[in-house]
Amino acid sequence: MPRIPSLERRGLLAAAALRVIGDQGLAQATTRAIVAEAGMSLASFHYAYRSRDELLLEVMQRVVDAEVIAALGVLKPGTDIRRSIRRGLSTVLDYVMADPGRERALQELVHHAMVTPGLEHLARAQYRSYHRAAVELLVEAAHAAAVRWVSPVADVARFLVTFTDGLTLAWLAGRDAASAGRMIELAVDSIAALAEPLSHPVPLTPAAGSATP
Amino acid sequence: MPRIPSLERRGLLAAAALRVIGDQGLAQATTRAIVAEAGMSLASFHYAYRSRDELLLEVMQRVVDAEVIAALGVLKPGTDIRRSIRRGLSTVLDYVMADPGRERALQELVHHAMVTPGLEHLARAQYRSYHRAAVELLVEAAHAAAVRWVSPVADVARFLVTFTDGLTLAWLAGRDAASAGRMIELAVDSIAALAEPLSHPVPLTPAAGSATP
DNA sequence: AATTGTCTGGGACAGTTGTCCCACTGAGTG
DNA sequence: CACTCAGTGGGACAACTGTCCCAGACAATT
Repeated sequence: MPRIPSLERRGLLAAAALRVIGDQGLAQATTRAIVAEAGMSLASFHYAYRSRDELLLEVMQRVVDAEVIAALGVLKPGTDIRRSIRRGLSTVLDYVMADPGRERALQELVHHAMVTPGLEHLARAQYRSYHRAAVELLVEAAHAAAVRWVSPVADVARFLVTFTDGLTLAWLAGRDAASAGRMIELAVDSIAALAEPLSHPVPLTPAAGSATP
Repeated sequence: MPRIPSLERRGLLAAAALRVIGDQGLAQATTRAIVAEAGMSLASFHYAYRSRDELLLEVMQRVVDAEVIAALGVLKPGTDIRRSIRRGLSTVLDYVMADPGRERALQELVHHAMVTPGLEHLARAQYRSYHRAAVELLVEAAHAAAVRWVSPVADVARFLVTFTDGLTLAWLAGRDAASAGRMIELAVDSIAALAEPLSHPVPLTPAAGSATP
C-alpha cells in the first residue's frame, strides 16, 4: 500500500522469500507466495527484481553473509581452549535453533545452486566462507590460550566445519537439543586434543630464559 | 516400446527419477522429465504409479534402504579398532563419490520430506537408520578389537553419523578427495580416543583368573 | 478363434507459474 | 500550476505441470 523505494523493497522481498522457503520449501516459494508474504502485489516484485532467479541469488548471498557474521561474532576467546571451542560450536547451534527455517532455507538454496548452471560457485563460496571463519576463530583461540595446533590449522578448521555441518543437519532432522549438546562435548574433546601447550613443561618457577625462535 | 509388467516398470521409473533428481534437482524432476529419462510415455507412468508423490515416496525409501545396506556392508571389523573405523568412513565416502548425484538426490528428498506434511517422519527414519547401522558397526568393532567405549555407544554412534554427514556435505560442495581423506584420519583419531582396552594391563602371561561380573 | 484383462500411445484438460503490459497515483520540481 | 517519473494495481498471456481418458495392441486363457 505505502510507497516504498525500490531498493528497500528488495530487502523486504528477500526477507519474505527467506521465510517462505524456510517454512514451505523452495519449490513452494513462487513469486505469488513471496509477494503475499510481503504483502505486496506482483507488479511490485518485478519492479524491484528483474526475475525470480535474481531474487534467489540475492537471498542466498544475504544468508551466507549473515551466517558468517554470526559465526565470527564468537571471536571472544578466553584463556581456555576448550571453552573457546565450546562457545564457537554452541553459538552456531543456538543460531540454528533460533530460526530453523532460515537454516533449512540456506541448505535448500545451496542444493539449488549446485544443480543450476552458473551458480555452482556459490556452493563453494559458502563453504569457503565458513572455512575462513573457522580458521580465524582457531588462530585467535590458540593465541589466547597459549597453545598451538599440532595439525595444520586449515585441516583443524575443516574438521570443525565438517562437524558443524553434521551437527546442524542432525539437529534439523531430529530436533534433539540434548544429544546435540553431548555431540558438542565430544567434538570439544576431539579438537582440544589437537592442541598442545606452546612450552611443553610449564614450570611455576621460571627456569632460564626460554629461547623464542 | 516393449511390454513390461507394471511392477518392474515401477523399478525402472524410480531409478530414472533418481537420476533426474541427482542431475537436475527435484524441481526439474517432472513426470515428463522422468518418463523421458526412462524412455516411456506419460500414460505408463500413471499406470505404474498413482501419482508423482507416490513415486517420490518410493524413491526415498529405496535410496535410504540402499544406503543402509551399503553402510552395513562394512561390517568386517579387524582386530584394530582404528582400522575398523577408518574402513567404515572410507566406505561411506567411496559410496558417495561413486555416484554424487544419488547422494544429492537423497538429501534433496530429505529436505522435501521435512517440509511436506505427512512426510516428516521419513527424515527422522533415515537418520535413525544411519544411527542403528553405526551402533551395530561400533559394537562389532569394539568386540573384535577387545576394547570398550568409554562413552555410551549411542553417543559414539551419533558422533560418527554426525561426522559422516558433514563429510558427505563437504565433499559434495568442494569435491576435494584429499582433504576428505585427512578429515577421515582426524575422525579416526577422535573416535578411537573413545575406546579403551578391556583389561587395562594386558599381560602377556595371564595372571590369576579374571573376575567377570 | 474368441475373449479377457494387462499394458500402451497420444491427446486433452484444469490449475499454476513466471513474466509482461498498461492505466493509474502521487510526490517532487520548474 | 503543469510536468515528470518512480512506484502501484490488476489483469492478461504463454508455457508448463500433474492427472485423466479413451481407443487400441498384445499375451494368456478359454
